[in-house]
Amino acid sequence: MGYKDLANLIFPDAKEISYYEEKYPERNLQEGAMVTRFAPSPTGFVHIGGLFGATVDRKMARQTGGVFILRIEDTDQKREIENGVQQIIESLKDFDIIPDEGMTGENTDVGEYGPYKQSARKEIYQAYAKSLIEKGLAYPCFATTEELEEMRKKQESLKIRTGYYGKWAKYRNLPAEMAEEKIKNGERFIIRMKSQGDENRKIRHHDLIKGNIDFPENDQDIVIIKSDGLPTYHFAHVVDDHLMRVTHVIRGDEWVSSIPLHLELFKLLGFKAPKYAHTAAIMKEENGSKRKISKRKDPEAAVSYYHEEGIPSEAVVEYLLNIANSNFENWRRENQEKNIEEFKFELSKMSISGAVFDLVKLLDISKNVISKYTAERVYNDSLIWAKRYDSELKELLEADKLYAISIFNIERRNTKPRKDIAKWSDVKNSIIYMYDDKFDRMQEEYAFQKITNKQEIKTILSEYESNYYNQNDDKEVWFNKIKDLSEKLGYAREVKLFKQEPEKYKGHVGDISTVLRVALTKRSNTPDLYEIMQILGKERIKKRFNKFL
RNA sequence: GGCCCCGUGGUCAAGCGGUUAAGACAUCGCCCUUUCACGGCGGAGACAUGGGUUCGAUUCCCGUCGGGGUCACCA
Repeated sequence: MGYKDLANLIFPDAKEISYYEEKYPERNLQEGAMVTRFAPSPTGFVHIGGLFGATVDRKMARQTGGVFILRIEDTDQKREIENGVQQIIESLKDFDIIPDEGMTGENTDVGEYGPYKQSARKEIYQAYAKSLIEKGLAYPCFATTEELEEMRKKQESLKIRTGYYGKWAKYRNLPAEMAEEKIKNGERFIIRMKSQGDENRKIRHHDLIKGNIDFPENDQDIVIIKSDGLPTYHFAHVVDDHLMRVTHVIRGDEWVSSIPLHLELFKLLGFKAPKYAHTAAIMKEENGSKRKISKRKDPEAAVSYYHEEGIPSEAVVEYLLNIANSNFENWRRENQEKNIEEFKFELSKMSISGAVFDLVKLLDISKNVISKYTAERVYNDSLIWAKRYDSELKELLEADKLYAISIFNIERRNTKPRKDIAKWSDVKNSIIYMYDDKFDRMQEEYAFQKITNKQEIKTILSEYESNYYNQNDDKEVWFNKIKDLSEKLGYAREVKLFKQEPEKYKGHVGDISTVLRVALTKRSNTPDLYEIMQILGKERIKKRFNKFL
């Protein structure tokens, strides 16, 4: 009994690996084209870090005329949730990330290098595992969980490196006959790689982001096929990225410590290793210390959070690019109107250590992004958001489209447009007083500032309404009339005049304007009052004044 | 604990042996202004630390300290 027989006993039906090598040939792409992939588990959850990676993956593939693949890593059934794949695809789509190749639905895909779901590739992994067993580079291991646990404890008490390696690898040199016997007896086993590495030798890895890193060689006989017949991440990664002809593996830097292992696996299988780019994790600051942003503790870790908040995906992507390439921000400033696609992204410019996620900065970017939108776009996008997350806003917007757009147009067509909406969830609050029945039911108190005397306010309002206001006035005339009213009532018609001789006046034109503003909106801070009054119109202005009186 | 990586203002960051150490967000002040949001101008604020190397170190080397990642039949 030799390795070959053992291999046949374990995987009797596996195909020759030459079959797969021919089935998935080298890609015929232009020089320098990068084949990248995003490879999440089907948890349905897309992490902000995942989106970050996927953005980079797609960017690099696009930029070089390559291919961007979506592969699903479902070798751990525990992680799976129903419709998990579909949800991931949709989340990515929300950010305009549509893969060139790979999964397109729960069970559908496009491309010649599939299947793109690892559970459907079981026989492929087994074929390669078999080839390794045949060469004596992998073997069945019968150690039980308890046995392994015991070994670990012993290693710990001896203060030596833990793990399944060297002389600790109990089944590493088990004769094929004995293995055969155990298998025939129905003993449970898994397949391990037989490492050829030596802990005392160093290898150098060149990472496209991190630069050169030196490690000791791997000497752990890690598991490649689990007892359920599916591969571990390590093995699947190596087989898939080889067979899918991936040229650049861009992944989170929690994987850097596995590099020696992955490199060895590529070598044992006789594959050419891809280039690696390990991206730094996005961090979260919590009472003075940094940690990886976490799915469990931080709502902002989920990409869906930004959707729920109504932050345009464009803004999120811009922010991410900002963290990813520090020169993006300058590029953006110099190329305000250009599409993000035109920005030349460089892996080597990515930062080596993790950035703390800055929501305030994101919101600032978002504010700028939205300020450039037309009123129609603001209307459409906030309506899309409202349909999903805010039925009250939805009703408001749908009740009268043109009216809503006229509100969004206040100070929007200026050369310096308003920047007061950072996310769609801000919209309702910023327009609500423009709707009569909402205005009538607003709980807020009238936010009068300097002038609070009710009698004085009454005088101002009725004077203004009956003797000064005219819907047809242009802005200059309109404002001059407010100045006239101010003067008549003993207020300075210019703020400057008041500042020069404050004792001479009861106040100034700003105080009068504020009274009008507050009576009409209940708020002391609003966009341009002239435009608001234009939209409201004479009758409604009158009604609102009367309501206060 | 072993292995690996990182350490410039509150945050993101330029910088590659000689700089008044950029810029953005945040913060503060002033200006503009009928309020606010903008916009303009200005202020405060940083090279973790100790040794080397060098005519000269933020930059190169070593130690210390601090931070992070990883050590599964999870990815």
